[in-house]
Amino acid sequence: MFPDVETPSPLLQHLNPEQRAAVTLPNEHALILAGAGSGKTRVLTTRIAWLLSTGQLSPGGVMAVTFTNKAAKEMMTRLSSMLPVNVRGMWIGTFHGLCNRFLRAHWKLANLPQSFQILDTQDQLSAVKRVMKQFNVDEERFPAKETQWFIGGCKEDGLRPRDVQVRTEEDRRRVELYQLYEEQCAREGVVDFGELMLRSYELLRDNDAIRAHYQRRFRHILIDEFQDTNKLQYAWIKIFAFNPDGSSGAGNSIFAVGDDDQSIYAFRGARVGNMADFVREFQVRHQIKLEQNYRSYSNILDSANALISHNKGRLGKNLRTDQGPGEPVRVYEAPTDLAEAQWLLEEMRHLVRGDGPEGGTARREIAVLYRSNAQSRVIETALFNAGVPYRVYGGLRFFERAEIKHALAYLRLLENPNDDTSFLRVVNFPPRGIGARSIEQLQDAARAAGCSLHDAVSATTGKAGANLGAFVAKIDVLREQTQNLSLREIIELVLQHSGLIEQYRAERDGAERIENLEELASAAESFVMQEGFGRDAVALPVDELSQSPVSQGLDPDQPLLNEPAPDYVPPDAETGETLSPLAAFLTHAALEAGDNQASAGQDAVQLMTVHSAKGLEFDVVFVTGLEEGLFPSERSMSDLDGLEEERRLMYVAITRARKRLYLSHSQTRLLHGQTRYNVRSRFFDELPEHALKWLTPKNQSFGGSAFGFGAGYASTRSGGGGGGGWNADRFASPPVPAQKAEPSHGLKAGLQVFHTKFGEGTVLSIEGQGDDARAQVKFTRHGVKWLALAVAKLTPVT
DNA sequence: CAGGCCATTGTTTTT
DNA sequence: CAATGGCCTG
Repeated sequence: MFPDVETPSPLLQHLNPEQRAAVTLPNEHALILAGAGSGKTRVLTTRIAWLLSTGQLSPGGVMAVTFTNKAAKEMMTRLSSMLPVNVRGMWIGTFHGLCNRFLRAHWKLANLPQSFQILDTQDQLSAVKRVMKQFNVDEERFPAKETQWFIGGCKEDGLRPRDVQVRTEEDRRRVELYQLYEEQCAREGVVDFGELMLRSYELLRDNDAIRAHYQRRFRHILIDEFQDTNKLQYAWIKIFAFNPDGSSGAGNSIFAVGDDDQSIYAFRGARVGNMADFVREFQVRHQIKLEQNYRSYSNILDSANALISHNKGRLGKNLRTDQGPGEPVRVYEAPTDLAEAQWLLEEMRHLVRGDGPEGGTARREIAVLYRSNAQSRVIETALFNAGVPYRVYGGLRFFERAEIKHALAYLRLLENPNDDTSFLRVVNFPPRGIGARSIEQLQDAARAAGCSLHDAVSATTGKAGANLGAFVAKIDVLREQTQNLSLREIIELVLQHSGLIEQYRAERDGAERIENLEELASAAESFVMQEGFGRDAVALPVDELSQSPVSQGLDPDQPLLNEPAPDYVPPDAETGETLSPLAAFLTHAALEAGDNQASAGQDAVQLMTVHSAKGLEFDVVFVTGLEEGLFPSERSMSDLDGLEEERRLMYVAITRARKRLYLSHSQTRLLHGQTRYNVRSRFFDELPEHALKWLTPKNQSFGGSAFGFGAGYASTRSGGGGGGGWNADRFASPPVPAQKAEPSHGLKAGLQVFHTKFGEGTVLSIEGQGDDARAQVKFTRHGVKWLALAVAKLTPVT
């Protein structure tokens, strides 16, 4: 039964001592502090494989939770390559995916309609707007976005409307809206993302039999990226181990893996404190640190370690590597954002040609990281003009595109006519003469009758009623017609008869949209193949705790899937009932937004925000725009927590690099149509000098924490030339550093000046020469700003 | 009812 | 600079 000490399992062979210790921990709660590049996913999957192969656990007894579908898929793929186990029947998935599976299985107890649909963020916002409109809430005083954020925040904290503390009149109003929104969702048979979590948590908390069942069933629960869990997710995990009264559950073990230094999602409710709470409340006796890094050379790691050591209250961890120092971290200062882009283009060319580490670097191994999406533009333009293939991450994802959302809305109406969100989305798209007026009337009728918009149509009269009637009839006919069709056929029929294809064919750039709609049909088809609909789907004994080891989970007739679907919902254990392929596909579309941009396969440079780079690694990494006010961002600099999160973000950025790391900043940058003068980021001052190589002279900086001011900006119009002024020559010669030469403008630090817009101020410092000259001025009324002397009208005050 | 024009406003992202 | 949203006219 247990591993033979003499011949350790081959699973453990390639693990270092700490990893092995983590994998083979006894069946108790444990916290693994896994540094960047320390083999975290490997430990997680090997742990599961080891438990299964030693017979300590059956596939049905494991639950593994991740944050992204990508991570869940990777875990399943790796696991199935280690062991011949059917991963589809195992509870491996995202928090939301698993909650969905749970609620599908217990929809009655959860008080949900059997085929409830899931609202994504867009849908949720329009649902909130609808509630607010219906109850005549002033959108000026209560922006819908804010209300949405409020509702989401409440759910994340596990609070129902009646649980929310009300202090002000505005609070009372918000809670009221929350309540009304809840009622609307219930009426329409839809749940939002937060609801998936909260509803399943409540069911586990309040239903003793259900809780006892799952506590017994999931002997081992493993959680990835634990530092990113929010309050509700923590409570959700806890309810599997403890009863609401605090007594221990069935003695299962929670295996949490995380890295407090990589916690970068506090802004959306993540609580790093969950790690410390976990240790305390679960009386964790096993804590293992994975500090051996297999990714980067030591100059890169030293930089990361030095930087992050400036944060307080860390759990404490230092990455180390057996690889040598490697190349120094290169630092570059550009005069403008354009020049910065030109410079990295030039560096990339060298890298790809073969001057880089170990000969030519593949473009896909080069990543350009930035703090905010807006920064990608200049870089994209430079790459595009130079004909360098690149790929930008972020932006609209497949299932979020308008045309796809429209098609899905039609499909959702087939499944659930009460889905008013979908009804409103397509009732007049393509245009069929149903305007705001008719819709308002319809909404009034629906409210009076207490029914859905769909059902209210029959009561309406007049010419508006005729159009509405035709729409509803079309939907109902489609529902009939698609009764016995395959999913692909359903979608094709809907695309034709809804008029979507026709509509886009008439539009100027509708070709791409039509392509996407065709892609939707293909996506549906491959989804059907994956989920095994149509074929005889094998109902796994998922609800029975099998005492036998791995072999029980094996099904020789079931081929192992290359890409297991993490949102798989097993058929009902009693009735064998499964979701219709359409309902399953709609759920899939809501839970997995899909890739953002295809064009994969080509060898392209990777552009992305630091946030989306988390979890990835590249041979060469450029971190750009390292300027005060940008990175760290302006909004985070006011409080310490915000600044520490920015530092962790920087830590994540640095640790993405395997072989070579570049850090760059620019003196000026065009942002919001204005030229901003930025000081280099304080993070440069927190890096070890020995690991750095300054490609441009390191000038005296007044940035950094010494003064503690943020970067101001000169409110000058950008020159009419539109940025064409900087060319290759400009950056080829390094920018002139601030000289002590006599300035021509007659200003110097300490001088009192007057500005037409900002009034009186004191010059703090001067930098640059000629047209580049700029002054940092502390204004009495407007704070510290940087002003371009060539443009700003500054006059000395006597 | 629909399309066009002007004013506003800008982190980070997954489910 | 750009995307988005509200308002106004044909």
